[in-house]
Amino acid sequence: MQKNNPTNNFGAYLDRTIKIIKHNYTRSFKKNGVDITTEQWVLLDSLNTKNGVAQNELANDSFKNAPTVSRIIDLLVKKGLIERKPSPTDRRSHLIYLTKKGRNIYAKALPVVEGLRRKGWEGLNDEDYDHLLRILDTILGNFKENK
Amino acid sequence: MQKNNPTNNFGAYLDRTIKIIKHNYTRSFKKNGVDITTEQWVLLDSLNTKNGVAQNELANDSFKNAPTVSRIIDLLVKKGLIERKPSPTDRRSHLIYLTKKGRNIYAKALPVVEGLRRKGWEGLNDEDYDHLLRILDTILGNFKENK
DNA sequence: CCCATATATTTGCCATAGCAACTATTGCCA
DNA sequence: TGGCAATAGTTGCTATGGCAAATATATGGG
Repeated sequence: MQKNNPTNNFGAYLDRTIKIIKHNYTRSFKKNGVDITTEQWVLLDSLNTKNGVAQNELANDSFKNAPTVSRIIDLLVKKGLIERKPSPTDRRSHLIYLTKKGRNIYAKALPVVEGLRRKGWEGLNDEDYDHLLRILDTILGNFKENK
Repeated sequence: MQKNNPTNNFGAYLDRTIKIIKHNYTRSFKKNGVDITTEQWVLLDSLNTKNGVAQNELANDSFKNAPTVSRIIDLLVKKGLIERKPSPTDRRSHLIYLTKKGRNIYAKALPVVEGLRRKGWEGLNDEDYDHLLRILDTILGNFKENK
């Protein structure tokens, strides 16, 4: 319970780390001819696991808010990587599906992402992973609503 | 050196953590009548430590790029919290200074930020802090240029 | 069944961020 | 010293993200 003092600026460290990670994603995608952004990858990855979901579910899974997901979907539809289909049970809702082209891009991006994950984790081990997740989960829990 | 496998999605955990942290900053500033954003706070905080610096130095210190800093400075100047003064030694350069109003806002924001740091770090200790910094530094180093 | 409320999505507005191009200077070096 | 590469800053363009408001539809209670 120490380090909860004025100099414990963990937010800044997290921020700069996430920035350099995203920068590497962008650069590697470009270098490998994968024409998507990091955040577009997040949605494609989510859809590859669970296809045909409503936008709000996609938003939840990807930790984005509804307007942001709506607009990223617009871009991905424009690129032909996904499609919106009306939900058969709820006329307010659209279900999102990967297209053939989307699956192809996903297949092309996946090894790039795996390479980045390996590269980023070099010199670290399973114990570190447990530490990291435990610490981030604790921070997350501390900041959840109604606290 | 394990966990460098396809499921080691540490980027997503970092991303959602930083999002909830920034959300809490925004909300607390608003609730306490501090009319600045999280990123504006980052610059004010940097200036409080080292006043009268050039924009590129401010960019380096805050891990932002030059255009972003230029525009945040525009907003802070408009709010009267900082001012640009021509550098006496380099006519391309502006030195940035906190104004009296800026120092007042800083003084008002600081206890809010300290509260958030304490809240976020609840349940964690110095050892965790060392773990976190070591892990983030390692990831950062792995992703630095020319690697 | 009807209405009030809740939910799914979209749109507008603004802030942050990155990239590329542009201007104004500076500094170096032949 | 003349010229050219490097540097400081700004601006344009695009993407992401958050908040608030608007629309369309669903749902639950009386």
